[in-house]
Amino acid sequence: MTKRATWQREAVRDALSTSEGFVSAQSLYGALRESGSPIGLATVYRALSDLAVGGDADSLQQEGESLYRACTPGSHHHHLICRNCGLTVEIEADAVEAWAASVAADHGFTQPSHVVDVFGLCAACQRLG
Amino acid sequence: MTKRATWQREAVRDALSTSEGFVSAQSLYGALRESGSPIGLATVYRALSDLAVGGDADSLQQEGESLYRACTPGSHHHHLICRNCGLTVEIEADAVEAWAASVAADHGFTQPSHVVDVFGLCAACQRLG
DNA sequence: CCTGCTATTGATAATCATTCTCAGCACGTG
DNA sequence: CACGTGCTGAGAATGATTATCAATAGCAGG
Ligand SMILES: [Zn+2]
Ligand SMILES: [Zn+2]
Ligand SMILES: [Zn+2]
Ligand SMILES: [Zn+2]
Repeated sequence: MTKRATWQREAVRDALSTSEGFVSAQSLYGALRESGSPIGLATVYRALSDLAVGGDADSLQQEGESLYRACTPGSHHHHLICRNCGLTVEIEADAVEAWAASVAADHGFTQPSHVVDVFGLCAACQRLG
Repeated sequence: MTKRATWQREAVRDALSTSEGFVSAQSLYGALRESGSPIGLATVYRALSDLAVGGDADSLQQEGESLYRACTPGSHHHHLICRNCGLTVEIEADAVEAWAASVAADHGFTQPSHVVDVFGLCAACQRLG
């Protein structure tokens, strides 16, 4: 018997999918409490971790904290992220995948994985100066 | 009057350059104390931060902590890192640089930057199975 | 070689995100 | 509906990093 369904897990999943870009566990917890949910902080951390492991969310580390985002399940992709407002665009690039794999192989490394993120200022944030 | 020269900063620079791969501030501090240096922990953190800002060291976040490595100054490059022993190989890939820049531009993002790291198991660590 | 100004240092406390603990609760099966 | 076990959450614990702040030590001038 593994992974029971609880309203807490669904609440986290929903809150995550209504976010535009990447959010931290802390801010997601804050948003949930704001909206009246009595969910606990530890539970938010556990739910996000589970979503990431299960492939329903992507995560990245920024300034010492983990950020999460609901992503199209089952597809490997990367992100273009506005470093001001967090707006995120999913990116697919087979060329980069192939490059990463060949770089590892060329140096005798096995079980390759990679971290690829592109940051910038989105059009909207540029206008705000 | 900025950035005075102290033996502490040099000690950190030296310790970093004698390390094979990426190391944490904590472990570098430990190594320095092991070798008899009376340097303080806060100073190690400050020195590493300065080196990274000055372009003499690269850093990456792994499992919630910052890792540092002495790198060839002034040259933009990425890393292939053994996730077991930390062995690191510097890699240059103009194709990836161009890809990152064009992806940002295509979506109207300016001031692009990127994080690209490849991980794997090095030949030596594979044998240890 | 002295002097003064000020950046730097380091022991310690303070932050902050994340994880652990564990008693009480609730999902899902029968 | 009853039971067994996974799940929850308040609070403590952990661990990395940063802030404090008095004492120290580069370094430019004289
Ligand atoms: Zn933006
Ligand atoms: Zn990829
Ligand atoms: Zn290795
Ligand atoms: Zn690059």
